[in-house]
Amino acid sequence: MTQDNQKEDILTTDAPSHRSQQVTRAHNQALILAAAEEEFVLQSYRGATMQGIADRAGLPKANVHYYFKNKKNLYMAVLRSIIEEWNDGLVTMTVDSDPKTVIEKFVRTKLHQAFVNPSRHKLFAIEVIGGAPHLHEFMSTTMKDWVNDKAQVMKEWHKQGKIGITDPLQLLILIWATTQRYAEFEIEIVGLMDKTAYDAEDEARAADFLVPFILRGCGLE
Amino acid sequence: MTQDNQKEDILTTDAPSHRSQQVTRAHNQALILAAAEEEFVLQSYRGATMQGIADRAGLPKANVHYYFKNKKNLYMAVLRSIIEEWNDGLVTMTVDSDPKTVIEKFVRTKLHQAFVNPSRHKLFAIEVIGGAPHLHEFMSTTMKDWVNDKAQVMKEWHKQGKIGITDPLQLLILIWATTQRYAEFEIEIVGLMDKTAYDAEDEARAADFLVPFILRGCGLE
DNA sequence: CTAAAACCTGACTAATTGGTCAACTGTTTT
DNA sequence: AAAACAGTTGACCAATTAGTCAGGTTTTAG
Repeated sequence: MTQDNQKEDILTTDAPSHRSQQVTRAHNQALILAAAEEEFVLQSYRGATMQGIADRAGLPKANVHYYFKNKKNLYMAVLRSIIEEWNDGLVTMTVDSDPKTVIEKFVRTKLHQAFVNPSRHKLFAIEVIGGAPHLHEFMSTTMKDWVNDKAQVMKEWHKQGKIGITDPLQLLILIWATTQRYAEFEIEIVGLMDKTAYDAEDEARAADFLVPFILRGCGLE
Repeated sequence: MTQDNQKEDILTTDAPSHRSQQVTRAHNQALILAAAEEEFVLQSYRGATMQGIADRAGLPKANVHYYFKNKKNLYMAVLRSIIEEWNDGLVTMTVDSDPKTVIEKFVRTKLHQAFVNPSRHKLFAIEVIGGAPHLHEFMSTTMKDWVNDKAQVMKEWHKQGKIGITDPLQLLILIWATTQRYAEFEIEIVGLMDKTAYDAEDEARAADFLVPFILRGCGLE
């Protein structure tokens, strides 16, 4: 209705005397977002129902509509929170950085994100596979700029003989593919390991395999 | 209704005198399957509508129901055709094979499949990401047997010092991830390349990057 | 304390959509 | 030729579901 402008306040205001109402708002929105994330992954956009999301959040359906005008709005809000996290994974990578260190850090960070938050990666993947109808802007701006920046650095590394890769985009695709795979194909991988869920050591096992493999592939080490 | 038993006939019968009716059947079923594959990828299971599939196939909706009892039935038929193709990609891999040759062939085959039939890979991926509710049997039988078989061979290779990989499952995951990625994330990759679709050389470019990278990663070459 | 604002929710509506069916046309077989 | 069978289709129905809304309660500010 008319309270959309308060969202900012909640996130920025520091210490008002009382705020149980604002706390409630933030709390419920978070509840709904988390529930929506799960439902959208499991059922995909059209399959997820507002009722199902409401149930999962433990709220009546009309309350979900109170916080998020409509389904698309809610879906976009979930996507937005995923994109914000995507930006967190940025590794500072300059021409003077040590390739081996940077690449190892990058792979480990991405892999950790995949194991910690598989749902978000699954949702992002489903969106991209389905043609990324809601992510065109993000992919043609933020993401493209980021890729071009890193590609520039890697090309310079190659010129200086520091790395055996001539096509940086292909390398980025490979790193994303191999790390995110553990989140996206969780069910398949876990099944092939004769388990029902990842255990505490699986992330380390994947890292111990991936990091040296990729470094070797890059002609480092 | 009562004509389900004829499906086999169409596929196995060789040269009856006249068969315009059976040809029609095979033709329409193929039309519908192709249309369904596209719709299910773009809209996901729940989002795809029988009407949409019918439109894409150029047939009235009731006709789609005539050939495939219901939506789930049609979806399963599409999945079945994908699984059949999956089995085609089998590479003969024995203890006596040359690892380098086998792995290179495997990567190239999988990559080629990804570029030739991206829709199928997308659909398979969406199914797995969503928890593989319709693929449990396939994954716990056919696929698991295949993986165990290859893993056995690779472990033997490692014992004989032919390959620097101790965990075959991780390698298979990596190969699937890197090859199938070009199909699944087509939109993203194509966008980052400043194109709207892959061109004739993109498969070769990917192969030229991937094959040596993976062989190096395996400690071969 | 009171008025205004924010929040909550059961009950309803309109639109979509999977699936059915009966009547029809075309093909095959005897 | 004519019965039997296969294929086609518009019209319809029942179930699901996104979204609305009026009237309620709770919180907040003056």
